[in-house]
Amino acid sequence: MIRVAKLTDYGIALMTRLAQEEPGGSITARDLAASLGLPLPTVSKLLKLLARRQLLVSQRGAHGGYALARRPEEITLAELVGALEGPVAVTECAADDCSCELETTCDVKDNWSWINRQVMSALEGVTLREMTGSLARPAGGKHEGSA
Amino acid sequence: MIRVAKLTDYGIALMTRLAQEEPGGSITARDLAASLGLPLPTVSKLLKLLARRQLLVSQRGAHGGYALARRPEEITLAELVGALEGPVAVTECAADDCSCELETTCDVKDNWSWINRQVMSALEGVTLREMTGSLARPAGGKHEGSA
DNA sequence: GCAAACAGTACTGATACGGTCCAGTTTCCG
DNA sequence: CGGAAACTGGACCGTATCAGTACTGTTTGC
Repeated sequence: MIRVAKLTDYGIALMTRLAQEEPGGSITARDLAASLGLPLPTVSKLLKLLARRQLLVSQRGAHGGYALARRPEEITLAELVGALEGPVAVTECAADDCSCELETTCDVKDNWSWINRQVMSALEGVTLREMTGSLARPAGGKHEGSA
Repeated sequence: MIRVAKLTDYGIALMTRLAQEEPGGSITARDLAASLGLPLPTVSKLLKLLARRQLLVSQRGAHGGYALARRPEEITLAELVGALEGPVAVTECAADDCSCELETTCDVKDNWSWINRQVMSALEGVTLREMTGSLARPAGGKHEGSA
């Protein structure tokens, strides 16, 4: 379905929640889980992963918690998706090394790469800051009456 | 990984192969399978699905086969992906009805919808004709034409 | 020293994907 | 008229990935 995993969705929700805090403000995994209505173990797993990917900083021990490693406007959705589920590749052929044996498919490999870049651009065009704000129309500006 | 299913990839390869035929030319499932090096049952299943979705026309009986229902330039990748794996929805919230109970996620629902449209646009910008050609830069249009 | 909170790993169950097979129907050709 | 070729429709199954959970360890603050 050209869809990100549910956990990725959760992860972005967590990051968005953290981006709403004042700069440097940290929240515990427990509070985050309660805030979003998600099970604590799942939230904890995601936060640990994001911390390892340098997108969050963690403070251990009592009164610990998680905080954004950078400012919200410095973190794009492309980074989050990449951290949570690896490089964006719409097809296998769009990945770094194409080892497919379908000659016809490989014929269109460049086209898939182009499509892949379009998707990446869409994700890079949205930062956490924009996710916390009311709405995001970062690059396009106007929307022309979508269906 | 924001990736289409492998079967979708196959399906697009099949359609691309058919688009290389002369207009109205049909190919049997068996020949298509041999041409792309894919198992016949898998190819057959995809072709049947595509025919039901009005993207292919089938001719039964001896000397039957499949042919494009429309001209290659009239068929976009967005249609193919939609036919093979349902509506494009990067997240569950980007679908028609969002029944998620995550208030924070729902806060960013409009943003996801925007991202979703970006992805759709990328897929709508490429037709089968361009897949058969050497290269596609359909929307950007900033450089020379295809070879 | 104890409690709070993060860190790491391992396990399990559900779901969807990928692939295969079979029986049926239609059409052409001999 | 009969058989072969080719599409049609549905069912089935193994596997991989995902989502969720649990347990144990380490660090920090009071």
